[in-house]
Amino acid sequence: MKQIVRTAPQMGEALRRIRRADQLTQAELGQKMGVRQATVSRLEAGERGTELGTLMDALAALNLELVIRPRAQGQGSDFEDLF
Amino acid sequence: MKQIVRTAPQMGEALRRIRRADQLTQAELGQKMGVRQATVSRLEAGERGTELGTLMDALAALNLELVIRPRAQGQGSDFEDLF
DNA sequence: TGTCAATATACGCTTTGGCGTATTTACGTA
DNA sequence: TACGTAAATACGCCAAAGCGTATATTGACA
Repeated sequence: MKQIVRTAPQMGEALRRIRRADQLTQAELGQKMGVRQATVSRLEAGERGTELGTLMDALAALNLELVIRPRAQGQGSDFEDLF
Repeated sequence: MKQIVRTAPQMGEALRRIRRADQLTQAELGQKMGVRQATVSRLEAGERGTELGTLMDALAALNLELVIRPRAQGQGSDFEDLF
């Protein structure tokens, strides 16, 4: 399922869903990324201050990529997924 | 044009292209985001350490959103755009 | 090639992330 | 509802981001 993201908390939530779907704990993902479990926790919590590099590490560890595109109409829910 | 991103530098490059397409200077974008021109410069340079919040601010300022998806085959070029 | 706007760097300062190490607080489930 | 695992927090420490202010560079164009 494609995840649409506009805020840090949304990003965290999306990563959490995917991590769980991959049957990984925060500690295991952290190991793959080279960060601590606590750092993964912060990232998933959507703490604004987290480093961009940490996000990219998570994407790599989960074998994900991002697509940047103009915002679609609506509030950024999963509504657009219908298309 | 859809931008596919897997690394911080790619993210920076993509934002730069879009900012320019929007006819904005780093200073103007920074104003919208609430950060300095120097910070925008760092973000576009793809410095890993940049804060995630800064990225999200940039996306909001440029009216963009992200889509998270599984990595497609290939090296992450724009190849997949053909589909 | 000279000039002005745009972008990249610099310096001192404050704030905060991530680290190691640990502990507390959920949660899923027997 | 007690247990064991996963997740959220804590503390001291170090490195670095972003801030204000300013200055080098770079680049486009007359």
